[in-house]
Amino acid sequence: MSENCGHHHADGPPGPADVALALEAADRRLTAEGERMTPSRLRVLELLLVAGEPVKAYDLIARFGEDGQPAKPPTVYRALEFLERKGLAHRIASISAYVACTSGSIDHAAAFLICDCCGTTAEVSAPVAGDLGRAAEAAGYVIARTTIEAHGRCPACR
Amino acid sequence: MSENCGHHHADGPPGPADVALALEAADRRLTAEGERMTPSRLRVLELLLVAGEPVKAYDLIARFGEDGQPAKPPTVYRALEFLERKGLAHRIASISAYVACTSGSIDHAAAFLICDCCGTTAEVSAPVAGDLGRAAEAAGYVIARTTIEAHGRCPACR
DNA sequence: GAGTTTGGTGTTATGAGATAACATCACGTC
DNA sequence: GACGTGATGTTATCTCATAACACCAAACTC
Repeated sequence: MSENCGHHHADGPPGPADVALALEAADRRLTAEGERMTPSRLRVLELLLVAGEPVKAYDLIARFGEDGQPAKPPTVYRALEFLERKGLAHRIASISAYVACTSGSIDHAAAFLICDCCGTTAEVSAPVAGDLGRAAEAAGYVIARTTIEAHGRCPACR
Repeated sequence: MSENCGHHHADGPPGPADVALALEAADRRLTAEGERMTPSRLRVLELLLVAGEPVKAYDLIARFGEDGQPAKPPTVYRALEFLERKGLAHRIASISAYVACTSGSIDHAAAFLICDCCGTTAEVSAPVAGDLGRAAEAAGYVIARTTIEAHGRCPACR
C-alpha cells in the first residue's frame, strides 16, 4: 500500500512493543466476551497493526505465513470479517483495503481520511449524527452502517 | 440489483419519456462543452437511467446490446469512467455498483442512502463542508473527493 | 490536402478481489 | 460419549476491473 512519494513522514508504523500490547489487549477483551481469538485472527490483526496503514487482502494473504508461505484466501477473509464484526478492523471500500482500528471506542462508526500520495490514513470518529444523519432522517431512512471516506493529501504530502 | 423484498414501493424507475429527456439534456450539455457523447456512453447512461437504481458493471455489460449481445468489459468501464468524470454517474464503492446522477448540480460531491432491503438509493448532497470537512481540517488534510454511503432501510422497507 | 496529433473504440488476455461449497476438526454441554 | 456449534482446511469458482495493443476518426497544422 505504501507508495514511495519522497516525502518525509514523521510517524511510521507502531513498534513491536505497541503491536504486542494491542494484540494482548484484543485477545483479553474478546476472550472475556466469550469469543475465540484464534491464531489466524491474531495473525491477521498483527499484520494489520504492523502495517499501520491500509493493506490489501491479498497482501495479507501473501504475508500470512511466518516463513513466507501464503494463506488460502478464505482464511484471511474469514479473519477480516471477524475482526471487522468485532470492531478491531475496518474495510476501506474506496480502495478495497483493510486497516486496524485505531479508535479506542468499541462499536463505533468510523470515517477515514486517506492520503492519495503516501497511502496513510487517519481514522476519525464518524459524524453519523451530523449532516448525514439529518439527511437520512429527512429522507425517512434508518441507517445501520456507514462508509465515509475522504481522499486527499495528508499534512506531510501537501 | 433489485431484490424481491415483498414491500410495496411507490416510486419505480423513470418512464421512457423521462429517460429520453435526460439523455438529450446530457447530450446537449456535453456536446456544448466540447465533449463527445458517443453511442457507447449514451447507451450506458441510458441503462443507468432506465434502471433507476444502482447497477453492477457486469449487468450493464450484459444488457448493453439491444439484441441481448453483451459488450466487452472495457467498453462499459470506459463509459462509466467518462460519465463519472462528467458528473453524470456515480460509483457506489460499498456495493461495487454504479448509478445515474440524480442531482441537478454539476461538479458536486454526492452522498448516498442505500436500502439494504430493496436496493434503491437516494442521492443527497454531500455534507463535505460539515463534520467531515472540519475533521479533515483539524487533521491537516486537504480533501479532493469523498465516498459517503449510508446503509440501512428506506421508508418503504422499514 | 498529406501528415500528425489526440481521443475513442475493438479485442484479447489477464490481474485483482471475494466467496461458494463441502469436508474436517475442536470445543462445550448434557 | 453423542451432539450441536463454530472454526478451519481445501478446492474451485465467481465477480470486478484493467493492461496492452491495434485500429479508427475527427481536429489541427503546415
